[in-house]
Amino acid sequence: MAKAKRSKPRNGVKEIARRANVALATVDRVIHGRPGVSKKTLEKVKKVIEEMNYQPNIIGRRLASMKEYHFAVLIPEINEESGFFWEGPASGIKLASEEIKSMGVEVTTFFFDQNDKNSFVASADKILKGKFDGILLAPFFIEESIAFTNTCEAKAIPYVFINSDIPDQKSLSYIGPDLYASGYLGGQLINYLIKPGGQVLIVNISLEIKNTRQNRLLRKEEGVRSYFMRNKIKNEILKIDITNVSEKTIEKKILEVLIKNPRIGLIFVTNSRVVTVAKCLEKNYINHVQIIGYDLIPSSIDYLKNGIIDFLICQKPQEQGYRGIMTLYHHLILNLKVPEVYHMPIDIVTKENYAYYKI
Amino acid sequence: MAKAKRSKPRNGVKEIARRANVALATVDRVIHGRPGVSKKTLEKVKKVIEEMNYQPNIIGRRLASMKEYHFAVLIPEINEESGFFWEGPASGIKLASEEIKSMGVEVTTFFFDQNDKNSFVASADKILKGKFDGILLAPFFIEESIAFTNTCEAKAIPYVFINSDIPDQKSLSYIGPDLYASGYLGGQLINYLIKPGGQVLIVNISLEIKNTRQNRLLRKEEGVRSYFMRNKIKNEILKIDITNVSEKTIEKKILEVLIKNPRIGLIFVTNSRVVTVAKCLEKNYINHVQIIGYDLIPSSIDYLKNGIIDFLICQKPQEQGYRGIMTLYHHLILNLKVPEVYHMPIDIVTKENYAYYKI
DNA sequence: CTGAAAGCGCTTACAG
DNA sequence: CTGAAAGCGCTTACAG
Repeated sequence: MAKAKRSKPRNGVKEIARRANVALATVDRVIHGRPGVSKKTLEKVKKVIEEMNYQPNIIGRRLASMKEYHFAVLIPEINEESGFFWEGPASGIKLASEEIKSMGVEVTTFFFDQNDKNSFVASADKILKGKFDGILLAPFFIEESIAFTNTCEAKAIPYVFINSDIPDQKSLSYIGPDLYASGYLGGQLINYLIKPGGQVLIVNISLEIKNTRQNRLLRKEEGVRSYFMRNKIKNEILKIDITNVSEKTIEKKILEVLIKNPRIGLIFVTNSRVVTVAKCLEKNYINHVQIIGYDLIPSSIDYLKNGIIDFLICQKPQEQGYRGIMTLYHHLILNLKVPEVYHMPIDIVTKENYAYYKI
Repeated sequence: MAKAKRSKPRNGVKEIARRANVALATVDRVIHGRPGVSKKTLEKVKKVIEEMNYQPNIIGRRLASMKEYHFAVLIPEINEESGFFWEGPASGIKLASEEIKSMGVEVTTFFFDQNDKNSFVASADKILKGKFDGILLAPFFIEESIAFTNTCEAKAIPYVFINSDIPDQKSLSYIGPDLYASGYLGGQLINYLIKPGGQVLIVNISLEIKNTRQNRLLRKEEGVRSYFMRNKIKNEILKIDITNVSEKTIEKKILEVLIKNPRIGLIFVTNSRVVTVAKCLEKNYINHVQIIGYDLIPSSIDYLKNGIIDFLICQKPQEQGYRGIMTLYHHLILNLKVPEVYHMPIDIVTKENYAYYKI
């Protein structure tokens, strides 16, 4: 016969049941706020729980509950269009998924086309039908995102914003850049490079550049301008918005401006399209103009290497994904507190440190 | 009467036992390589395990085994001496500890005095007596560290190096900077700032500056020099080693050099003592000399803010600690693969992004 | 060398 | 509204 004796810690549900003089099932009901408990019993059990400062054992809970947690991810497709930027978050998401798989969490990723609101809505609908326990999303289209997250709220499904925020929504957390601050840092870097009298050209390239507070590119531009203003930098700032993203158009527009303004000494591109600008300068043998841009993506490395791009400002795309998933995990499974806003560090990547840049 | 029915996945130890026609205890013995199994049974069970591609359920394992995991950490004391640098790793260690506490891991930190080998040995001895399952250490004193880790190996206790490496030891992992590369990046930054004809002063400040391959400061200096060499930078490099760390001595030495060499336009300090150098320049109203140094510590922020220090090179001290603990956790509890070497990113911190710098 | 049974802390399906 | 019992997947202490 077996006699398994162990020192019993006596501070689990069993002890609660004993002290409150109720059954385990009742304790469980109270802990999870499930119905079917009389007011009187409820009070009694609650009191004991408080007295004991009971902390549930996550392991026991996970083992007993066959419940699997399902997280949904809604991010843009990974393609040339976005310079493969979303490869970063996606890989971080994968990393986190593997780490928490043994805790019974399964992560499903849904994609949408950055140029197609309908694809966003379609994927969002799929998620709503899929009965997920938590959602991580890049709220690319504001209105559609709000509609989606409102539904999530109604269904009490927590969601985390990644890469861009909608401040008024009740997201569990926002994880991503402070765009304005990154532009401000850009201003400082420009100031290190630009020569007295040189002009700075800010280039925004995107299919749609509406002047709203939500516009990512304009927020960065604003940051640059603020830096110049506050530090009384004398170099003149020119700017150009390009809403046709074909390489040809970009090249034409850039060359036009450069020819008209020969004193331009530095180009600041507010997103990963900096690669196209770099390509254009290289192709046309323009090497008196320095470049600062955004995002370390495969195609930008070459231009960093050969010195055509001096600085890239990066915001840890991989870590954004990793942290996004872990935030849901911490909240839903571990019951840990999660920060409402987590601004990524604003990293400066150069020829000499890009190889060490990760997560 | 209760009838709990659930779909049974049938791929756990129970199924192994069934297929191999042995008891659960025997399966357990085989899985953990414990003695007391006949060769024949061993083979049989092993075969079944392989056939099933059995993956142990970590949750079940953790719940059943009362075993708590104990990790020991051996790092320098957090004090003014080291500019509170070790606050970073310590806070990362704390963060990780909280995250894995629910998995039954307890982390105990031991400190040593950076100026006292004996204190290192004393703490190391304590750890050996403490029966720990995994160790995270900063191998500050080479010989003593080797002696310690050799003992660990003999006892089959895995250990992870943090912040500095001893490449020949069989550590589970090294997590920390590539010092040479950080110096190389320093070279690039210097090149952005220094004016033609200006001299660069490299300053190493440490109680002991022995010219060995292990010397952290000299490795960084080497990096800077390589950058200058390979990129044919013409600015002259001067250097000075200061082995007395009192503020007074540092100030005296720095002023001496600056007076003798009025063309020095930039000082590169190879560690967090950059703060003392900055203080010295500020006090003596020297503002034609730019400064690049290492480590974002509380005292350096002011000098970043007021523009006396231009760049700080940082290597994510907090993340080093976090990752160090998680590496042991992944290896010992989750059975995940861990990288042998994890070089931290080499971050550039300025006035405009320090506030976003973390982990 | 081997196995039957109890138990880890919790949840769940069922009976009342 | 409440409770007794089985079970999650594994480990352990004991008997043989």
